[in-house]
Amino acid sequence: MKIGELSERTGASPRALRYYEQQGLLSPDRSANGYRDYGPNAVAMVETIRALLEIGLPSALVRDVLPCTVGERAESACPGLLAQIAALRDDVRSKAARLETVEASLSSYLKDNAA
Amino acid sequence: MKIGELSERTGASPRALRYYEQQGLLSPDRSANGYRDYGPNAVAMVETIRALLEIGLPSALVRDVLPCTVGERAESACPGLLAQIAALRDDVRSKAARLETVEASLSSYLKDNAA
DNA sequence: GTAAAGTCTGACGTCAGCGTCAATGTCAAG
DNA sequence: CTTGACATTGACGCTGACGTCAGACTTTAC
Repeated sequence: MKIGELSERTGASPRALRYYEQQGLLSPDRSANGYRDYGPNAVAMVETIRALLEIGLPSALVRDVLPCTVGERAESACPGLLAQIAALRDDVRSKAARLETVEASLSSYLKDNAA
Repeated sequence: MKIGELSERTGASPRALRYYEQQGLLSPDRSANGYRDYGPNAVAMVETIRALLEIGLPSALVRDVLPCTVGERAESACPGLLAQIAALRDDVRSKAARLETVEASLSSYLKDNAA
C-alpha cells in the first residue's frame, strides 16, 4: 500500500509516517517510481508506534522496543530495554502520584473556600 | 535576596527564574539598581513551581494554580481549576496504566526469550 | 582604582514530533 | 494531452522550558 492509504487506515499523517521512517521506526520498500510501498502489517506497526509515542516514549526508545513487541521471534536481543521501560513507568507513576497530591490540596482548598 | 542566591537555594537557574517571572509565576520587587529582589517565601514558591512543572503542568496552569496552593486566603476564586487538574491527573494515570501494559508485554517477551 | 563577579535586557539556539509550504515528478481520468 | 490527485525531497515554522551568548551596568574584592 502507498502512504496515502496507510495514512487513512492509521490516522497518522503522511508527514508523520515519513518522520517515523526517518527515525528508523519504519522501513517500507520502494516501488519503481520511488513511492513508499508498505506491507499490510505496517498498519499494526504504526498503531503500536503511535500508542507508544502517545504514552510518552521517545522515538529512539520506540525504535528499540518495536522489534520486541512486534516480531514473533526477534533475532536480536533486547538488553536493558526492560529496565528503561520500568524506569519510565516509575517516572510516570510518581508523577501521577504527585498530581494526586496537588489535586487533593486544591480540592481541600476549594472546599474550605466554598463560596 | 537577589537572583543568584535564590538560584542557589532552589536549584533553578537564573534564566529559569527570569522565565518564570516572564510567564507571570513570580513578581519580585526591584531594588534601586534594577536588580530583582525576592522575598524569603520565594524559595517555597519556586519549589512549588518546579514541582508542578516537573509533573507536567503547563506554566499557564501553574500560574492559575499557584495562588490556590500558596495563598492562605486567596482573594480570587479558582473556578474550573479542579477540573483541569483532574483531567491532567487522569491523563497521566491512563498513560501510566498503558505503560504498565507495555512493560508487562515486554516482560513476558523477555521471559520467553530468556537466553 | 581596577579587575572579577553578579545582574540586567534582548535575542537566538535546542529538542521532539510533527505541520506546512515549495518545487518537482508520477499516475489515472477525461 | 491536459488536468488533478497523490507522491517525492528539502526546508522552514511551531510550542515549551529553558541554555547560551552579547553588550552594558553595578557591585564587590583587593
